[in-house]
Amino acid sequence: MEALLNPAQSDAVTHTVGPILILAGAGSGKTRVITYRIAELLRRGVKPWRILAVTFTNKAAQEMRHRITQLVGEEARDVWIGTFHATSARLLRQNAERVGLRRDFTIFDDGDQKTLVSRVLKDLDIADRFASPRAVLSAIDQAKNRGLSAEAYRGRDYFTDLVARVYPVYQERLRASNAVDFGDLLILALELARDGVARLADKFDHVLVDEFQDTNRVQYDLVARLASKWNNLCVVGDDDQSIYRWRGADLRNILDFERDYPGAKVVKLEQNYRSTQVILDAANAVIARNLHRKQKRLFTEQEGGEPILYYTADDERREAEFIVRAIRKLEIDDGRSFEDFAIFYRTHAQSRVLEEALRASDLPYTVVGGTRFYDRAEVKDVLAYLRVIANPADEVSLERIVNRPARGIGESTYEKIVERARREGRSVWEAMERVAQPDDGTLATGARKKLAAFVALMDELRAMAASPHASLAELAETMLERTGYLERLAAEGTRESEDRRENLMELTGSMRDFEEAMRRELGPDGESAISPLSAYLERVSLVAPADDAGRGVSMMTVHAAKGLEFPVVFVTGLEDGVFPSLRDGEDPDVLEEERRLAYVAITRARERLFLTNAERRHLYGQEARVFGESRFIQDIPEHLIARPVGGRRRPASGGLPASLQRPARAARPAYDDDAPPVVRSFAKPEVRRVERDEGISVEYDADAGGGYDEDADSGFRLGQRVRHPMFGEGEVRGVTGVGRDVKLTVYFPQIGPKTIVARFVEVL
DNA sequence: TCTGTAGGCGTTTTT
DNA sequence: CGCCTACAGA
Repeated sequence: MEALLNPAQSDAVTHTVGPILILAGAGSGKTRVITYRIAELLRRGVKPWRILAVTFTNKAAQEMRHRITQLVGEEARDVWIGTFHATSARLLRQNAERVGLRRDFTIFDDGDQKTLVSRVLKDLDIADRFASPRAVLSAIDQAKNRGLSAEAYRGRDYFTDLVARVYPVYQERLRASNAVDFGDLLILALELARDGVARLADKFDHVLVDEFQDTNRVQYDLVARLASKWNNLCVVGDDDQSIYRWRGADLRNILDFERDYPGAKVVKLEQNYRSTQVILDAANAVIARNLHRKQKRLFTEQEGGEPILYYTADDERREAEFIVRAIRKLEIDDGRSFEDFAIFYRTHAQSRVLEEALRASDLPYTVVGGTRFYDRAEVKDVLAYLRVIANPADEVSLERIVNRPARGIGESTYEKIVERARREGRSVWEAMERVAQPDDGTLATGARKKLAAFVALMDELRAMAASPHASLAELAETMLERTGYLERLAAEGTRESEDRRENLMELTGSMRDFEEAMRRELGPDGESAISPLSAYLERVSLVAPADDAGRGVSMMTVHAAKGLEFPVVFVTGLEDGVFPSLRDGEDPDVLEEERRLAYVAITRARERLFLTNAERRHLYGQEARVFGESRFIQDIPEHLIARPVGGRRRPASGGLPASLQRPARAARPAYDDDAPPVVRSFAKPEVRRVERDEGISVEYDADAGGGYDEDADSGFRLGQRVRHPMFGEGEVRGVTGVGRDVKLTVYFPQIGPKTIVARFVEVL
């Protein structure tokens, strides 16, 4: 089979002993290498169940299993292939008691997490506009990404002190609910792998990790631990495609792998089988400006290629219209099908105008991503019922359903029960059972009876779930009937309630499919270690429903595009401030990630690449004329780019006074590194912009047609140090507003960027 | 308990 | 602009 591989690929496949780092450039045949490598291991006699392959997404895991099956057949079934989270959950179910969980533990998604944080903030009497549940949760998540436990977490300032108070209580409630969040799955699996009793380090002879550049600290430690007996650890990744730093991915994992495993084999896959040389040259030029990366350069045998087309439109509507024209033309002239095209944008908010343009022209399209099925309220309701049935301790789900549909158990009633539970050190469900007793005086008789009816209903459903014959779908249907949920929906009689009903039908349908698949897998008298209900709930927590292959033109964020490829790609919104996003000012690490994002976008294209932007763009309903040409475009050598007929010769300037404009391309070599720092702010009332030019700060009102107004100078300079009474010292990264309303975006080391009213800071 | 609305706020997203 | 949340009022 080596004949089907190039020398580097072949090296990566056959070097099976010891640690190995495979740096797989975009389009270099990474999946091929991983699957061939696993086939090679099996060929050499490694038992399939002693091979573990970990991925980030279910899609990648499925794809991998599918391709290995094609190579080796049935044996592929027994290879451990799964996402980090699913693999961790599987290991935890087998050893739940060892980490303080019961086997039927619940997995909380981010919505549940947020609800729980809100609950804890409420219980701790913390009502602080700086401590939104979102912010606190994100701090807890970040801590978990680094493996920092609630006990070990230390506050350093106002905000983190507050997190230090919330985190332990959050964690305690989570455990009392017999629940884990996504971060816990990994942390507990690591704990299990470390404690030795479960002997997880002996379980696998070979461990492979895909998308290694996206791993966080805990994930790295986990796979290192699982591979620790033989150190047959194979990590595959591309530091240039690391785009999830903001959710904990630690690029150091890939950059330091060789230090952690001295003598590790390193293979670079640099031959690209996807794109033309022109496209690769552009991608290489953009990514070359990043400092923190492993040196590599993609090449291809597909010399030349069509030039990259760059179009600057007047506004985002015209940008969309240009794309529609281009698609139409290529569809007719080159006989392309709509499925050949993909449109990428930096943020979802940009998709609407594009969608409208495509719809107006009757071009078929599919938007990838967006609202998720399991996020719909009615779906969450049903799942919450099932969770409480499977795990009565789950108080987040219990709180959700206790009065849904409304049954007269309101907030005050529920709070009394919670108070009782906390006082007696029981779960909320247990307290509920007690309070529902006739001789209990906690509630007035009316409320008590309603509660008793709810408790009885849940008991009945639980008994039904325990019966070996009842199906999941029937359980859900019974619940929908007995609670009157469907009846209420029908009574609404709106278009929306009809949609909701359909979603519920789809949900019960998916339950039937799941049970069917499970029966097939286990055989006629198969016994699973875990109940069908728990198995189903685990699946919906860990596996998003597959997005449909997509008909017509594909539209998605650049993040969603990773791992995909299309013959024709449009990268839109290439304006400084939009792409790259400059929300956090010009933090170099953030900019490097934006640059990697641009690299990912460009390398998705096989044959043709279009880059577009707009001189004016509406943002949050306001017109924002503050964007100039994306610096990433300026990084692409001029000779690779052509401008379509009707395109502008001048780059988008944002109507700035000449003195403030970025120098024209010709005036500046493409690789010049001393571009002036620019910060654009996204303030609502009037979008303003601050530039620093040789240390002199100027600010002007964008709406005044670019006039430059010294009176509006706030006196704040970018990079200036300020002190805030709550957050401590930070650095000014952006200035917006005038007079009393001047607001600053200040970056505080432990907290991150905050927007604060300038009056409250002290200039240092 | 439910519904309407004002106000706030706003990347990227999988598990 | 549009969504989501929080809260007021019926």
